[in-house]
Amino acid sequence: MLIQKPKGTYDLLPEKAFQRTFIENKLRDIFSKYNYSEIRTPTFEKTALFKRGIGEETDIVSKEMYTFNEDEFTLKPEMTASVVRSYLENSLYNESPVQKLFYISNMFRRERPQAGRFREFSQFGAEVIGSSDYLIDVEMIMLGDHILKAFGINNSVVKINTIGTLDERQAYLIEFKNYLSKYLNDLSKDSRIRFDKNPLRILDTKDKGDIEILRDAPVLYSYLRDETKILFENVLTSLKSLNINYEVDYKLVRGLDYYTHTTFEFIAEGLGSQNTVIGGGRYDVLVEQLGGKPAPAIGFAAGTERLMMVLEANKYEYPEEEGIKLYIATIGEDSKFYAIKLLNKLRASGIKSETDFLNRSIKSQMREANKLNAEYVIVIGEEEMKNKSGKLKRMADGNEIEIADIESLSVHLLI
RNA sequence: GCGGGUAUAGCUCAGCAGGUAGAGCGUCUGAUUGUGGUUCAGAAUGUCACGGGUUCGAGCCCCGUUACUCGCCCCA
Repeated sequence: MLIQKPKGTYDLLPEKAFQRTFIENKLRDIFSKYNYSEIRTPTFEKTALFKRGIGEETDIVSKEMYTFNEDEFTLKPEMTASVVRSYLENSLYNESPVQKLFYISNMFRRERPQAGRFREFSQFGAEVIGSSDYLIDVEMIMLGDHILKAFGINNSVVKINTIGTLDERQAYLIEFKNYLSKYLNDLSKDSRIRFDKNPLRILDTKDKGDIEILRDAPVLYSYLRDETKILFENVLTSLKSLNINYEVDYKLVRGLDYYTHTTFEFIAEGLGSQNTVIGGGRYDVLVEQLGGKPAPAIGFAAGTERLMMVLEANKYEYPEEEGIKLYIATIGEDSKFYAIKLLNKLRASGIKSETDFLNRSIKSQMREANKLNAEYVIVIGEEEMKNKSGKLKRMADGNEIEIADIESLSVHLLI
């Protein structure tokens, strides 16, 4: 039996790998225009970082982490906690009071794989630490919008909400739980569990009975202070004037404990049921929670595979990988050695070139050259080696150019 | 953790009333002596997922296992 890849992982074969690299380069380019700098952190961290950063009761931490070495380490299931850890550990706040960072990296979660969801998957994202300006929220969403549009995705919607500060939520939750306690026996099993562990999450239940019960429940928004509401309204007004297509969704809560104020999700078509391509929000208390001097922050994360799936659905046209400039066809052992020396020169001067390594017939070598999309072919045999001259064939039209001196072949190819 | 679907050549799939396997694509070779793309000719490759059962005989029927896949939950 052949050994197979672990469940929920995948191989990126050359064609797809090329596309993936293209996407990553394009993302780097966009992030750079917004003045975000790349950050890379370890693939695994101390388990405690995620427990404290993301929240013990979240699904991610409670049942989806790849933990090893007696619970000491965990493969990172997301990046925000790591970025904040690195920010604190390296005192980045001393370099500049506002840090704008981005990342592209693989994450690991032990979930049942399905369309758009893997156990090892790639996320790219951005984090801004040090500013509570609502315009940073706006820039974040602008950036997400820009990225999707840069890939030709014009039909996405941003769902947006505010979940206020911890204090505001605390006040709300007392009333909310008070209300729910009357219906405790009618709630779904999931919601009953959340009632104690994470009551806010009950808001985005999918259970029909729960939704019915929630109809008359107190609304979080009305428990928010005026300044919180104004912050949110400012964000919305800005988005409107920027022509960004948003939709306020008061039930948008999100699953991670560290969120405060603005939360948002970009929804895209072509993803089946995993239709969130970008998700994010403010996390003004996380830095402090992880032991740092309090600093407001906001970020988003996006699924690279999901982005690629949307592109697939949209029939996005990736650029073709560049073909080779020259294929050297050879006849016999001597010419093969001659060819490899020639290749050494050509490649050194930046020419993408190739030759045969299977001792194949000229016909087969020509076929190979064609398959490799070679722009030119030159055949090296006795004659050519003796006279140091030959014919350079242009594959597109079959025309041949006389080459007086093979040694200076690159002159013809670099035009 | 729970539910559905699928499992035949590298890929996409066909196969039938149960008689030990096929197509297209791809790959490779050749169509006179050293020249591609089109065309033509030919070739290779399968323990028909695995284990058991029924049967004279199973890719096809039954049971189990595993893998993959889609959905629920949750998330990117």
